[in-house]
Amino acid sequence: MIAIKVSEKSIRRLSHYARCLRLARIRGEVIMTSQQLATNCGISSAAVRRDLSIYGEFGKQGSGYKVDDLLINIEEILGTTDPPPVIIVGAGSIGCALLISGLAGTGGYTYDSIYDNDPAKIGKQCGNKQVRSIDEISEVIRKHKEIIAVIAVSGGAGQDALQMLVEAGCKAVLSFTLEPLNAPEDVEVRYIEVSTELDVLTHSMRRKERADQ
Amino acid sequence: MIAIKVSEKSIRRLSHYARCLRLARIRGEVIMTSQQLATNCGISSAAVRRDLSIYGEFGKQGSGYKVDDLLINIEEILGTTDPPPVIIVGAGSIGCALLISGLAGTGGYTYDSIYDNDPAKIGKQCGNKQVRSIDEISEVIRKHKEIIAVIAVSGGAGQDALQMLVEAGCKAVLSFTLEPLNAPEDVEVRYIEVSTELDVLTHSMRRKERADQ
DNA sequence: GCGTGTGAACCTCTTCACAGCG
DNA sequence: CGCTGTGAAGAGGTTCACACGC
Repeated sequence: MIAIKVSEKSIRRLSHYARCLRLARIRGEVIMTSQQLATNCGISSAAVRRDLSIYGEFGKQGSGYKVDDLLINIEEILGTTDPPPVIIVGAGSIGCALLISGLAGTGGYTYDSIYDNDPAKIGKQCGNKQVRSIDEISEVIRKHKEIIAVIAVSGGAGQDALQMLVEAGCKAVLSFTLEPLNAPEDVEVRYIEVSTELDVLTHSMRRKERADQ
Repeated sequence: MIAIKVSEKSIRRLSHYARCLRLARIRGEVIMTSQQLATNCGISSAAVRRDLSIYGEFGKQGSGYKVDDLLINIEEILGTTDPPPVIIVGAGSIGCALLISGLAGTGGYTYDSIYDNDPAKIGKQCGNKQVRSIDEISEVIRKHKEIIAVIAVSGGAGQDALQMLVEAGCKAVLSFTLEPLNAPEDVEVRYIEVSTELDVLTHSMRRKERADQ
């Protein structure tokens, strides 16, 4: 496959299509049209067709897309056919909650292990995993060719955690920290920012109120 | 103030500027330039100046922006000078973790209360709050003019939870559900999608590997 | 001189609308 | 006839580069 350059927004939508297709498969649906997919994801059918046509011609004119085939193709595009393992750095409330919750979705991601630097937490049980010492993290990262690390530490420890991960060779990080982290060019860091989402919601709510008057 | 139409991206950046300014204030800085703000947020100085100039002229040519004044102005724009209370629906691992963690940031958001429909959970302690019955939620929402609800329920219960919130008059929702929710036009629903973030990371990591060969 | 505020060029993404295939 | 795939038009956001004020 050729590595086509494409926008993050489009990738994000492909992820939504995949999720939607998995649900459709469970419901026993065999065919889906761009319109159905669009309605499910809250966008336009043209956008769906455009996203898919970038990578190939997966549909059949007059009928639509075969659920199974399209899902396989999208997973191939995303590279999630065989998803990388995920480790969690920080065994505080958020770290443990992620491990226990089903938030990683039905796409096949599994949590490999969870780490902390607090001796009081090491060895504790978190779901079906035992919290391991942060000192073991390099070894685990090196063992896997590819791995995603989730940073769920509190205070200002995010940058230190990232530093360790980078040195061990981790190339993909999802961070819950409030402050932006500095990483080398070849390491991708993404953020989940609850406080920014709250700000956006507040802004939109209050803007509407002003407009109503 | 006039309610100017502006992109979500810009609002999101304003939220980052605010966070950055709060940190600068703690460090005792009085003046910041667009360049400093930009470096801190990982964007260009032109973008910062553009974002700010939409709403007014907050800076001083030759020197920069006064930290205190700019922060006040941005909070005014976002509507976060006096942030609305936040309630959590779902006292599972994620719901409780949010309550305990400092993820709501330093912008003044506070969790009012947390709810569940599982009798086994009601009355339990979660941080310094006691889990309340979901039946009490309407009353609380009606009591506050504005409120943000975070949906952190598991399984397919998200749509039911949203239904209750909407009926009680809640206009802003942050959802951790995997499936998209149906809401009336005037209710804003935003999502935190861990599984999509993982997909984006996987895609980017595997794309780079392909390119390296 | 330094840094803001902004017209203008640029670029990217979205939407429209229709040709073409099943 | 229905739905995909796509050129073309449109909208929106970003970057450049410079005039202006401190």
